Amino acid sequence: MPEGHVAHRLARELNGRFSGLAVQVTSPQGRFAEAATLDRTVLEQAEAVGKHLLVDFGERGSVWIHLGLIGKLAVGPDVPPPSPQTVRLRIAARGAAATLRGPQWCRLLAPGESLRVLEASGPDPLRADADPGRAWALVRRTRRPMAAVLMDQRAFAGVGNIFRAEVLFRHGLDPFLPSAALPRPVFDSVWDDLVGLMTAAVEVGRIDTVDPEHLPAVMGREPRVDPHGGEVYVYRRAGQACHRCGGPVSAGPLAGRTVYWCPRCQPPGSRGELR
DNA sequence: TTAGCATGCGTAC
DNA sequence: TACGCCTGCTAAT
Repeated sequence: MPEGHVAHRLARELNGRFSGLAVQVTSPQGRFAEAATLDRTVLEQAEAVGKHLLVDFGERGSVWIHLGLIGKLAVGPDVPPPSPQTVRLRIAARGAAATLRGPQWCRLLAPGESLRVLEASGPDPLRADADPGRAWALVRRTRRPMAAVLMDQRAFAGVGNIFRAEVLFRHGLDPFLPSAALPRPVFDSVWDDLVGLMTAAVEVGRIDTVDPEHLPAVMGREPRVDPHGGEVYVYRRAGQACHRCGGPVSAGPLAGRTVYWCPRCQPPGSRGELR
């Protein structure tokens, strides 16, 4: 259930545990037959772009992983995995193991093909080589709602349903605003905010978006049962009190997913404010 | 025990 | 826009 920060965090963990080592590669579930090709070869390095994870095995190619909505990659001590029938891919060396379950896909790419994955991705706020100008070019030429464009991986690679709702709230932006109506300074502020929020999420391993001045409101509210971890303004808080104005948080479908917003802080037609 | 939902995306209509 | 897919957890029956 990851947004881009999870992919980047996993790349970092894989590099820390396995980079430069000859690793055991298996598919206990049997649905990644190419595992045998990679077994006992050197894992060169792992890299993330957007929500994609690329694990480079040099001349043998790269494993291209996308976790999708429900996939998980757990990295930890090398112990026999429970329910191995759901383990698509397992990488192990020196007492550590990475266990992949339920990915959207897990494919072996020929050497060089991973470059195409990198090139096909939109700019990723978590990568130093990201060009926000490409995101702006897409934003300014469509009338799709801003909340839809924020989920478009060609524009904002790595942004998912949590980051989109939160960054819209933090800028007082109407989720339904046609993206072409977004002022350039607000776009710049949104991009910079994503860089900051997502970078922090990679470090901490969860998504926190609430500013310190609103934390008292967070602490005073009802306990949250949703397991996504961090402290957020609106994501999955429909009907609860907005941490800023106290009004009820709204929810509704947009581009096939549920978007959350505060109608008072993000009124219809609002073109947002700088942060 | 079953149904529904979830930080996602590809395909078919 | 609707649906299928991958898995695990929770709420409803």
